[in-house]
Amino acid sequence: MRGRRRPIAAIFAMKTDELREKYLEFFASKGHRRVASDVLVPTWDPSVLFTPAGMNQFKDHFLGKVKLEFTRAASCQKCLRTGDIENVGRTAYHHTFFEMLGNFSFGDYFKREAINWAWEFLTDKKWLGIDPARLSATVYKDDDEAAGIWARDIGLAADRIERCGEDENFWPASAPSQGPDGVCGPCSEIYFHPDNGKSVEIWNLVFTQFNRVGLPPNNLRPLPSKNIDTGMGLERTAATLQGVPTNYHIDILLPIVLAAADVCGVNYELESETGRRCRRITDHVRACTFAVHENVYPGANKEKYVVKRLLRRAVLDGRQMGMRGPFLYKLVPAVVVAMKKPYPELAEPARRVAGVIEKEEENFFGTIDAGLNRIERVFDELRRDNRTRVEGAVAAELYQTFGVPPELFESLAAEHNLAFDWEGYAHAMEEHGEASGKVQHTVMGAKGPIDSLKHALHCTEFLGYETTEADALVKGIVTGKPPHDHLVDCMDETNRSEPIRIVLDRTPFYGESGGQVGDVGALVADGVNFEIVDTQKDGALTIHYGHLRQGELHEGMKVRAVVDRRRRAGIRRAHSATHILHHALQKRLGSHAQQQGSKVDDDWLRFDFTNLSPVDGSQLAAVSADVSKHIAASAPIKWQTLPLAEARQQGAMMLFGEKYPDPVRMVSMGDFSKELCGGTHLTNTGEVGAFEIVSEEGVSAGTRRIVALTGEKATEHRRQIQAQLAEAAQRLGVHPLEVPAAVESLIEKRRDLKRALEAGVQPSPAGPQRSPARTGGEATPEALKSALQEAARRLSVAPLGVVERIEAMLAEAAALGERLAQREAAGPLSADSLLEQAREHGGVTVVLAEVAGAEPNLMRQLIDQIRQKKPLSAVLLATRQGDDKVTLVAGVSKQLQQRGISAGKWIGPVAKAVGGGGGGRPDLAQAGGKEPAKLPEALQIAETAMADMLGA
RNA sequence: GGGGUCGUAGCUCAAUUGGGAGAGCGCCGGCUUUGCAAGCCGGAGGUUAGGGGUUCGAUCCCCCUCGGCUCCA
Repeated sequence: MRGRRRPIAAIFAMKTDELREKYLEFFASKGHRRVASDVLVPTWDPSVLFTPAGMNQFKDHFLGKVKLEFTRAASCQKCLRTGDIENVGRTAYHHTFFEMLGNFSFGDYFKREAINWAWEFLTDKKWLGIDPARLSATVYKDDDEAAGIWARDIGLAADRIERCGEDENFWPASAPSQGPDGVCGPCSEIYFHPDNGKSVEIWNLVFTQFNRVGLPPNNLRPLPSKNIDTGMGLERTAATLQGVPTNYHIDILLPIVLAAADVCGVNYELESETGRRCRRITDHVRACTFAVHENVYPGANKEKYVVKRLLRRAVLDGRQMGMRGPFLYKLVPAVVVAMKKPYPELAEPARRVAGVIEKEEENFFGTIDAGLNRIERVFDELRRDNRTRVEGAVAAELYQTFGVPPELFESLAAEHNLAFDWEGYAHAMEEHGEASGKVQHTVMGAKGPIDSLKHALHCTEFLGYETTEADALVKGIVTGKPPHDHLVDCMDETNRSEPIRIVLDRTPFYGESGGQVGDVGALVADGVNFEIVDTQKDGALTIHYGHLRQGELHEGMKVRAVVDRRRRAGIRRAHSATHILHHALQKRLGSHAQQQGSKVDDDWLRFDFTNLSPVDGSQLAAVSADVSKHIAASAPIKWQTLPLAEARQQGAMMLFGEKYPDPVRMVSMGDFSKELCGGTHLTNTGEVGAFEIVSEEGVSAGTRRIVALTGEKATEHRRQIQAQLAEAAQRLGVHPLEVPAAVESLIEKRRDLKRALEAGVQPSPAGPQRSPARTGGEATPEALKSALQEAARRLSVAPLGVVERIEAMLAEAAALGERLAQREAAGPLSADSLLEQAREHGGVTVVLAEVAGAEPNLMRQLIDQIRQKKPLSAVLLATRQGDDKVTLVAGVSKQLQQRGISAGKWIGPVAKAVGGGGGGRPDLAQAGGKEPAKLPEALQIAETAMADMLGA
C-alpha cells in the first residue's frame, strides 16, 4: 500500500506561520484573491453562532446572491466548533478554536484544477514537498470524474484511491438520502500516512455540483454553476509537517501549553491527566481570547454561553490541578504572541480581554467550591445507593445556583462512570422557567380573528412620526380573549372590563416595539369615545387595546385617533435620553458597554448593557454628567430611512443579535450618536430637560441595568432627594453635606453605648465634636445626591429611607442611654458586691440577685468572675427589661457540675415562675419570662431548688 | 419581571434540635536573635449586611430591604 519509507524527520519542520503564508501565496499564484479571515462571531449571519468553516463568509458568493468581484478566493479562517468539545485535549486533533485554510471557486474552476493544485501544493519541493508516497485520496463512490483525475492526472495508483459512501465523502454528510435539500456535492479527501501511528485526513476538497430536491432516486439536479470549497486544517497539517504527536505540540501551540503548565505549577507530560488539562486550557483560552476580542463576553445565552462554558471548563481543569484563583487571564499574552503574525489586532485590546477573562474566573472561583462540594455529596449518595445516573434535576439546581454548566457536570459524572440525565435536566429547566413566571406560549398555528384581519389588511400605516392625531377608518373590532375571541361588526357595550381590540387602516399610535411602550389616547367621533389604554403590534398590524366609554363603534366608521400627547412627549424624552445614555456609557466604560435591552416609558427608562462589574459611583457620575452635557448642548436630532448597508457604512450602531429590516431608520444626534431605531424621538437633545439616574444594579451575569428619569420626573426626583437630605440634616443638626459624617458618628455613638451596656463600663467620652468642615465643596445637586447616597450606603437603606432610619437610630440611642443611666443609678455592680449577698449551702456559695440595667452578656461576665473566685459556687442573676420582660442567667462552677448539678436544670423551674422557659448547657443557662413582678418569688424558688439539689 | 443562593474580624473561612461568636493568615506590642527569616508570649480588631417577626433566648427559623453571584423570560 505504501511506497518507500523515509524517516519522518526528513520532512523539514515548517513553522505554522510559514505554512499559512505559503498556502495563501500558492493560491494567489493560481489567480486567487487573498481574502482576510472573517470574524469569529459573524453577527451578520443569524444561522450560526460562530464561524464554523472557511466557506462561511462566501455563502452569498456560492448562492450567487452578490455581485462577484472575483471568482477565485483563498483564505485562512479562524473557526470555532463545539460539537466535539469532550474530545478536546484527549485526542491529537480536536480543537474548539482552529484555523482553516481554504481555496474557493465560485463557478470558476472545478475538480480538475482543485485536485491538481492540491497535489502540487502538497508535493512540490517549492511548497510543502511532502513525499507523494505518504499520500492517498478518497472519492465518493459514484464520482468517476474525481477518481479519474486522481488516477490519470496525478498518477495515483488504484490501491491508493479509495471510494467511500455518502456518509464519508459527501457534503453535507449523507445528503443524497437524508438531506437537507439544497446545494451539495461529493468530496475528495487527502490523507497523510505517517511512519508510525494512524493516517490523518489533512485536506477535504468539496465539489458542490448538485441541488438536492426531495427523496431519491433522481433527486440530485446538476447546478448550472459549480463551485469548489476546500478545507485544510492548519494545526493538523502543521503537526504533520512538524512530525509531532499532537496538534498541541506545534510551534504556535506548545508555548501556550507550557505556559499553562507553568501558571498551574505542574510538569507538562503528553500522556497524563495534567497533560490533557493543559491542552484543554490551551484550546479554551485561545478560543476565548478571540471571542472576547470580538466583544463576545461570557454570558447566559448563545455564543456568550459558549464562551462562559469554555472558560468555566478551563477553570475547572485548573482548579483540579490545585488552582484557587484566576489564572487563565495570565495566558492571554502567550496567546497574543502565538497568534500575532496573522492577527496583530489581538495585541491592542489584550488587557481588556485578560480583564474580562479574569473577572469571569473570579466569579466562577467564587461558586465553584460550593458547587463541587454539592457534586461530591451527590456522587457519594449515588455510590451508596448503587445508582449509575445523575439526576437532571440536580444538574439544573447546580446550574441555577452556582452557574456550573451542565456539560461540565456531565463530564465530571463521566469521570465517575455515571450517566447524565439530559432529559431530566431539560425538564427541570423547563419547570424553572415556569416557576420564574414564563408566560405560556400561545398555540402555534391557531388562527384567530387578528390573523384574518392581517390577511385582508396586511399592514397598518403608521403616522406617528409626523403627528399624534389623524383621521382613520375602523377596519376591525375584536372582542373576547383568545382563543375565544371574535370579530364583531358593531360594539355598543360601554365600560366592559375586558379590553376590546381595534384595528385601523392608519394610525398615529405607536405599537410597543424596540423597547418603547405603546401609546395611549382615544378614538373619537360624534358622540363616540373609545379610550385606548395600550397599543401593541402584531406583525405589521397595530392593535389598539381599550374600552368603549361612550356611543357605539362599528366597522368602516371614520374616527379621529388622538394620542395622549403629554405622555408621548415623555416617551420621546426618555427614548432620546436612552440613546445619549448609550453613547455616554460606551465612552466612559468602553465599547463593550453595548445595549442588551431597554424599556422606554413616560419620562422613565430602563437600560441594560454589557458590563462585568458594578459601575462605581464616580463612573456613574461621569456618565450622568456626560448625558447632562449633551442635553445642555441642544444638539439637533434627525432621522432618515436608508439602505442597511449605507447605515452600516456610516457607522450606525447595530445592536447585537438584532434583525433589522432593509431599508432601516437611522436616528442621529448631533455628531455623536447614530443608532438604528424605530422609536419616536425629540428634535433636539435639549428637550430632554433633566436627566437623573435612579439606580444601577446587576440583572444577570455580565449585564448591568440603569434606571433613569427624564423631564419633570427627573426634576421631581432631584427635589425629593434634596428634601430627604435636608430633612436628615435637620434631624442631625448639621449642614446637608455633613450628613454622611454625622450618620457615621451616630452609628459610632450607638455602638459605644451598646458596648458599655454589655461590658458594664462607662461609655467612652463623646469624641471631639465633628469638625464643621464640610466633606465636599459647594452644595451642587450632584454633591447633595452623592451625600445622600453615601449616607444611605452607611445605613444600608435605600436613599429615600435615610430619614426614617436616622429617626430609629436616634430613638434607639436615647433608649440605650436611659438604660445605662438606670444601671448607674442602681449603684456599683461587681462580683465582690454580689458575693457580699451570697449564702452558703453546705460549703457551696450560692448567689441569687437582681441586677438592674444589666445585659445578658454582662451577667455572664459577672458569673464567670464569681466562679473564678469561688470554685464551689452557683450563681443566678436576673434583670428586668421594661415592665413585661425578665432575663435570667445561671451558672454553675466546674467542681459543682462534677457533683451532678446542672445550670440548665436549675433555671427551668425559676423561669417557669416568671412565666417563661429556657435552658442551656450544664455550666451556663439562659432563660426569660414575662412577669417581672414575680421575680422575688422566683429567686426564692431558685434558692430552694439549689438547696434540694445540693441536699440530694 | 421572576426563581435559587450567598453576605460572620483587614483577608480566607468555622460555629454539632436555636443556648457564652471562633480559627488561620494579616496587624500592633513584648520576649528570643548580631541582623533577617523564623519562634514564643500577649493584644487590638465584630451593630454576624440592615430592618422586622417567632422565641425566655436568633449567626441559625420566617418576612422585607440593600448588595454580590446565578439561572429563567
